[in-house]
Amino acid sequence: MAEQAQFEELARQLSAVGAVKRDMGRILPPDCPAGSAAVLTLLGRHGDMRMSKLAELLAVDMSVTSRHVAHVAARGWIERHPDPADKRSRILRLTPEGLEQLDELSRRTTHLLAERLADWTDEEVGQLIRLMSRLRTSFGDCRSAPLRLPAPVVEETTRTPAST
Amino acid sequence: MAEQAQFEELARQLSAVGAVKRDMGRILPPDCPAGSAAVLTLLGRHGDMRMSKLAELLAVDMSVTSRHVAHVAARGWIERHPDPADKRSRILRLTPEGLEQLDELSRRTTHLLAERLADWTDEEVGQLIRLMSRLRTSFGDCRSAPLRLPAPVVEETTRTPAST
DNA sequence: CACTCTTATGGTTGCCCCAAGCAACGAATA
DNA sequence: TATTCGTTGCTTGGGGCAACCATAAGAGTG
Repeated sequence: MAEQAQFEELARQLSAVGAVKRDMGRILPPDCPAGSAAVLTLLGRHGDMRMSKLAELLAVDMSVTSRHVAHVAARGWIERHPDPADKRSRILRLTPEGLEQLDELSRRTTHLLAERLADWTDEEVGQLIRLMSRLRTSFGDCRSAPLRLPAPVVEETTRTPAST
Repeated sequence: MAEQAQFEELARQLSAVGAVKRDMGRILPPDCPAGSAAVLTLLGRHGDMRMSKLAELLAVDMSVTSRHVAHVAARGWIERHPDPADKRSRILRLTPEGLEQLDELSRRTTHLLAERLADWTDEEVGQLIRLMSRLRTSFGDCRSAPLRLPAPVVEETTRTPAST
């Protein structure tokens, strides 16, 4: 178990790492914001899938996923085939143009990171990846965990855990 | 130097870590969104400072910082004292209410992380912190703090020891 | 067994909030 | 006068919730 000071520092670093994300977003091709890029990347990595699966991988709400997908589909980078097994669902698949786009994305990202992380060793990068991945896992399944607060000092009107 | 596949994976993890941030944001007290929390935290940790310094620490644009600060000041959590040495600048300082709020923040964050990271060791957390910190450094402030100017004269009001 | 009626699930859309950047500006410095 | 600190207006991206539609999956009932 880690100590308290570290927790706060971790929170700090997490909030500050947004700058890195934004920096990477700055090199994205036109018409391809971060959300779209993530969709393409995940489709490229995991192959065809349905929205719900994609939403889970993106770790965002279905509605958000839906919009990202719509954006990407509107540009012809993916197709939405009706799922033969379930007519309400649609299977997402990269198009050749999508692959091209993905390739361009990959190229830019790699280039940027190669520049920025020039002095990082393979191992260090791997370690960071592992730790972030584990962090996500640790937080991951808490979509249902009620995160009970210890007697708050201020009255709290925090969002009800929903799921009504 | 790391290899390409890792770069893409790192990009993925970075984009996915947003879920963790959002999850933490979900437990914030009312009227205190993440931006405000960050302001309070940084003021608590580094003491009084001016906007520009805060913006640098937050790694965001001055305009964003200004709004966060305005929000926080409007709730009485900080005060903006005129800088005697530079009348266009203002020194930010936590008020007692701000300290309370910060305390509450700290409590909630710590509690959440203690729950989520129950099976993390002290060392693992420290490693993640170090790596993320280094990541930020590598991306360095290629935009937010290129100010290692050979300033012949350093102003005394803003000079902070070793903000590495 | 077939045919409803009810409930659950996959996705979409509308409306909202937060965060961030840029640009233009006013005020004070240098 | 030219710069710098900070504020404000405007825009964009991203995310959530709730309401909604369509389909699926059960639960009864004849």
